[in-house]
Amino acid sequence: MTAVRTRAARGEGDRLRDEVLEAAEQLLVEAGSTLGVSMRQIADCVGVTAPALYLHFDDKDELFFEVCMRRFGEFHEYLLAAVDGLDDPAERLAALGRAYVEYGLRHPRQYEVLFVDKKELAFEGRDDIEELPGYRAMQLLVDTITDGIERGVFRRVDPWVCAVDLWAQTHGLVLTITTLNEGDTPFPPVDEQQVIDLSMERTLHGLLT
Amino acid sequence: MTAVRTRAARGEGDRLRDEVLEAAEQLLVEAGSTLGVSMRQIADCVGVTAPALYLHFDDKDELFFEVCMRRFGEFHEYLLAAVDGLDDPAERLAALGRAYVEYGLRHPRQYEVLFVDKKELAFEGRDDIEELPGYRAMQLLVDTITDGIERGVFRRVDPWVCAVDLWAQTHGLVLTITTLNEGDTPFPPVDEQQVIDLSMERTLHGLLT
DNA sequence: ACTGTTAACTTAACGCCGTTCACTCACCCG
DNA sequence: CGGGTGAGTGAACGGCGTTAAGTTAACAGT
Repeated sequence: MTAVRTRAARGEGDRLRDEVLEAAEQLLVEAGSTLGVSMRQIADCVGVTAPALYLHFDDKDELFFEVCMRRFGEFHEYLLAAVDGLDDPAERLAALGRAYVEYGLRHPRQYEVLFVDKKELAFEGRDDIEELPGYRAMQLLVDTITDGIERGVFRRVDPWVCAVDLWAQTHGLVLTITTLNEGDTPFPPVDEQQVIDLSMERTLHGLLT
Repeated sequence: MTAVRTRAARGEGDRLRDEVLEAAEQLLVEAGSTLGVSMRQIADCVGVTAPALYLHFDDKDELFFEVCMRRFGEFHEYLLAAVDGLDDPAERLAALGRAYVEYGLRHPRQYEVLFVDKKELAFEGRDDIEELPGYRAMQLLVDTITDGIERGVFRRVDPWVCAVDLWAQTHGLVLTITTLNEGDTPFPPVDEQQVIDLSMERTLHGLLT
């Protein structure tokens, strides 16, 4: 790579910041994990030396966290859009699950960084907890379940317990389907849509009154 | 730590091997991930220098893979024992799920190494694929589902697709419950048993004819 | 046009990592 | 009691994330 760069002008220090995030994401997708991408590689890729990155990011973790937050910043909006216009809680729940899995499968590397590798980084000491991809999604899930129960559509379950269960299921689907369909697995690949369809169908059958 | 060690006698090179595995597991559990444990730490812990480890293990990955395989070597037997004596496919399926989650929650760090971090290491180039913790568990799952369908207890679903779905659910449960109940999460903790109970109940309701 | 200031970088280095290679022990067999 | 060899050491390599100090170039003010 080793791009040639002209030094940024006085007020334009943030130009580098953007280029770094872009290069880092590309390298992350290629390498498969943040461990396979070094600060020196990223710097090299944008035509700069490694210490220059620390003018814009505290450390490597923060850099990659921001890379992935860019992709998942619109996550909550995507989920909201998926249930928009749907009134029936069952339909809303299924749409929510589908959208969640779909979004995760579309950017598996970024999903893993945010929801597996660096989840603790996402939690600790953040003032904008609500901005985390998962936090609002979870609220949405709990609300939908509660609504369904109040309207007599769902059985009387503990909404928080049920939300954790459903989260676990969709989270597991993203990770499992990704693993099965891209790695050198001893298992056969699986049709994404079939699994998702079955999963949502099972979920509803298990919850409806 | 820095244990004092007397050099092993002629035939007893394997003594070190055992001590290393034990120390590595302890350090893994303390540190929370293999990244937080260095070869030098492990060596120091058993009173030896780092290169000595390479007399017994190819590299760090293999070392930790073996650490975790020791814990999960009996995984399949544990699952078998859980369904032993149960005839009804529904009961068997629920017992299988419970046992899986229970085992994962009991050794979360080792579970993560085997089923998340080093899963690719587990797959590629192994001649003993069947010995992998997950492989036989998956077979057991598919068999149980198939049996249930043939006996008219379960709805007619694709056994492989359904197995992937159920795997995803239990896998997700292990990871999610572990995260919620040990980390500094913005979410409240959750009662393990309640989630597992609800999950298994939902699963059966969704599958039974 | 010149100069001083300062934002935007570079160079050099630190300590740690996984891993390799050459070497030295100390035990056991004959 | 000597030779062979299995068990382990010491030093080093290249790479990593990160820091501290130095350098360069764009601008504001005169």
